[in-house]
Amino acid sequence: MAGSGYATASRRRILDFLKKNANRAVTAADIDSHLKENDSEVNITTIYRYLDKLAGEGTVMKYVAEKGGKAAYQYVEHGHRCEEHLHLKCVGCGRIIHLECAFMDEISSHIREDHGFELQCKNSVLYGTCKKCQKSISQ
Amino acid sequence: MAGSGYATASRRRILDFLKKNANRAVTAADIDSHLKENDSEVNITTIYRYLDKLAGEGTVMKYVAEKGGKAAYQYVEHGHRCEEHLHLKCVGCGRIIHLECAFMDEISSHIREDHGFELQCKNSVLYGTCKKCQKSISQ
DNA sequence: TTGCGTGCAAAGGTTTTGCATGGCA
DNA sequence: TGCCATGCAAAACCTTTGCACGCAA
Repeated sequence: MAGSGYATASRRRILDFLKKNANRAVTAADIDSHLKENDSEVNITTIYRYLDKLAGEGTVMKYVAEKGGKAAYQYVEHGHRCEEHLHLKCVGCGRIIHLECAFMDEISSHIREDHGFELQCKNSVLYGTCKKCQKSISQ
Repeated sequence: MAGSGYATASRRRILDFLKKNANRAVTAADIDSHLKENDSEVNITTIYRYLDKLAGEGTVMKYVAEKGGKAAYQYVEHGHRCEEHLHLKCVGCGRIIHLECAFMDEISSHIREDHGFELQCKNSVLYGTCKKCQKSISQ
């Protein structure tokens, strides 16, 4: 399924980590340190190459809007049509919320009709703070 | 006005270019090549330092969501409260549209009430294609 | 004169590329 | 066997920092 190429141990470990963290976006460095902690290091080059492959296949979403210029990747659940809705990303915990609601259509209609702008959901990410992180900040 | 520090020739040239391109976001490299073309080169370090200063003052907006990890900066017209509304950025020409309309409030209310997410407009940029670029593509 | 601005060089960090080796199918 | 995946090293890329000099006020 995920991965048109060969199934290797390295790829399995990377994909496992992505799936376990399907509710948030992780960086190549996150994957690298996770694997190192588990004594199953995979070369960082390999991680980047595989992530690039997965992003090309649509298996992961790639977000390029990180502070330090760090790219973040998130596993995409089967059936999610991430090019058709916007995403909210929490600056606290990195969690991604898929804006799959009727209101989403209103947003893109308004922007198209009133601003003459054709929205491209891919790469369009709204930043902010999720409920959990709002609480932990105010505590 | 723009610039609490010394008024130098370098800074004047950088600010001039930013003002002339107030309708779009430019990168440090854009400024660099523009100045080189006009035989008035300013060291890239100086450009970065001045842009950083201007961004701190609020004279320019800094966008960190560029494809190659390149940061883009845009001159902010006096009176624009860019932290209170979202921005649309055209992937074709780099033009920025300020979403200063009543609908903007609806978006943030919906996201807050239905998704428990507090929107942070700074750094939240929606990508897409503006009217002009849609036409030039279809031609 | 004082402190800010500048340029150069070098470092920093993330990501990409070349090349030879190793491994899956 | 044939192609793909991997690791290492090095490069590319954007951006920041240290230090000495120069210039605005």
